[in-house]
Amino acid sequence: MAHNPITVELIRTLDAIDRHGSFAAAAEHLHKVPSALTYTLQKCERDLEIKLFDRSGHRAEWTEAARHILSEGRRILVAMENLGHSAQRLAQGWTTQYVVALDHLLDFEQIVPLLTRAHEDIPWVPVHVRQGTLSGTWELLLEHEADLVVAPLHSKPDAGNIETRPIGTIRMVLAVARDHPLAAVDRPLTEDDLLPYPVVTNQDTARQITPLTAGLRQRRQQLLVPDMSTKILAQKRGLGIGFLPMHRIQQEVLGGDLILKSLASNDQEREMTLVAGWRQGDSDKTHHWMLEHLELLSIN
Amino acid sequence: MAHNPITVELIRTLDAIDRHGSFAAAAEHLHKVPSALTYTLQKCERDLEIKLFDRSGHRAEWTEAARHILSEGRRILVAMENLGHSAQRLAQGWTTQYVVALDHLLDFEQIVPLLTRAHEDIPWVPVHVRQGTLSGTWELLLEHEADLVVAPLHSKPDAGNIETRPIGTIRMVLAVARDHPLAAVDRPLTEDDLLPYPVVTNQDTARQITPLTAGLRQRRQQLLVPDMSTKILAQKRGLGIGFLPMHRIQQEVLGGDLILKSLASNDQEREMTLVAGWRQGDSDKTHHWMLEHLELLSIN
DNA sequence: AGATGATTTCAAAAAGACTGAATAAACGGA
DNA sequence: TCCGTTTATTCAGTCTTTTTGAAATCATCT
Repeated sequence: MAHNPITVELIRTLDAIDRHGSFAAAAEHLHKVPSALTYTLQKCERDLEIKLFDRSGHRAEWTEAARHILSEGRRILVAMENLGHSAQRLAQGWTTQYVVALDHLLDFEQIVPLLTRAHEDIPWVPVHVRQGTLSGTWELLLEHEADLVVAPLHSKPDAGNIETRPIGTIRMVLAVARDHPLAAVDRPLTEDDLLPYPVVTNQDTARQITPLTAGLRQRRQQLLVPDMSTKILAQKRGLGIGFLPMHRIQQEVLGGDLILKSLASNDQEREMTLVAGWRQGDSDKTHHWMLEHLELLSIN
Repeated sequence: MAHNPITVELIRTLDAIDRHGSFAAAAEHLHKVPSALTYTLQKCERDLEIKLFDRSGHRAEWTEAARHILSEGRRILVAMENLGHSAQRLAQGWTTQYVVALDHLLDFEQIVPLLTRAHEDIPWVPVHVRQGTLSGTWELLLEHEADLVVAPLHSKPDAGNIETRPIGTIRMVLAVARDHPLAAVDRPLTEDDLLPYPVVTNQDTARQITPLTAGLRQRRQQLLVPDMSTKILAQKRGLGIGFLPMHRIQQEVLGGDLILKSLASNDQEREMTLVAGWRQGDSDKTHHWMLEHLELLSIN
């Protein structure tokens, strides 16, 4: 009564019977004698007060209950198998998973080489990717919802003990739609040129940290969009203007859907330093592996 | 080597230690002696070649691996527990789940009393609801994707051994939007009156059975919509005309958003018989319970 | 320092699982 | 129809694993 009558041995036994077709064959593969199986099965039948096999005929016929125990039980078996392995990995210093938070500035595409390599080298660690915008990305790190952040350095909050390593730069360019009035202006643009048009801005996904809003900040009319893909789309449709990461709009620029504009007041260098960031002190093997393979995140 | 070193006993042991704070207390609750726990833990530590507890201090400290085995292991424990129960229910003649297919003509609302009652009376059987339209609903039954169908009798296919029981009628009414030209016509409508306007029709979800299309069939311009809610919406917006189930448009009629129209040629009785249908021969306890509680599906 | 409580060690006991020979029942080919 | 073969069960005895209890170790508290 106190104990669960479904045992691992029972599931193994059912599994072997199913695989090999008869008690006798199953027993052989389990390195047991047929009567040992009978023993295991009958114990469960007694405890659970159900029939596992219909013994009226020559060969025992599966009951629905037994089939059900087998099919569900197999899942349990693999879960236990995996649990053993993941516990070993954990003891060896690996983590059970690893979460990379990508700023929306970056394309998912760019993390694929890292994911692929991780899957080859350390297949026992599932690597997940999350996306965030501006401070929101870093927030994931501080809240332990991510283990590695890839984002522009300037969005990094001062708080928290975060270590970073530069991994490249991203050029932000002012781009407008093909049919936008500014597209026709044939000279470096001034602040006054820009003033009349709404600015497309990324919404900061941060909930705790004071949100940042990057780009042409002091303007009035804003179109807040949730991520970079939407921002590119919005600007392509002429809904507003704003800075876009050059590497994500190559196609649009070549195709003429987006027109690059230069600014007269070149006060701001529009090269952003991209960094990988992590919590100071993280030192498991997964993390080390990641730091050693950061170059796979290369920004071209 | 051949056997998984993670055992149910191990998980139970870890669970008890976690619950009661010390090996000694845990042992007492497990009706064992402390050294028995030591034995279980050390066996796993030896097999898996990991440490479950850090014994350097006075009291043993959990390792990360042990915590992981416990938290994942608890899931496994409840899964095994459930498996035992569901096997017993199955042997007693209950099913592991039950799927009701509702024709889109009906509101999900109307099956709630049945679901509620099932949850009270036979909580061990999860009841699922699927929606389908016209022959598609019946198809789910024949393909064993549903165990009970609630749909208009006329849409029932001849093929297949299906038993039915009437559970009510639904009045289908011709309704047009408030600002539809027909709304202003102050007399029973003729076929010719209707001819100029597109008809909103439900798309049959059937993939195998020859699809039916209900309603004003012989007309040309059709707007095919996926379900009844969409159809009501479409007609409310004046996108077309068609018959709607009276009980689903009470609000709209009272509010004047939809106007009821009568037909001059009253050849077709627009009362539909609603039936519950099931595969002949189904005779498990779940099914019997359902048949005994069909009145909860009352159509008002 | 001594008492307390937690945990481990180890030999012996108990419980549980497995074996093997005997039995029964059903198939299948001659 | 008969006989050899295969399938599964029963049961008593054996072997393995788990559990026990007494003694030992060690850290903490008084």
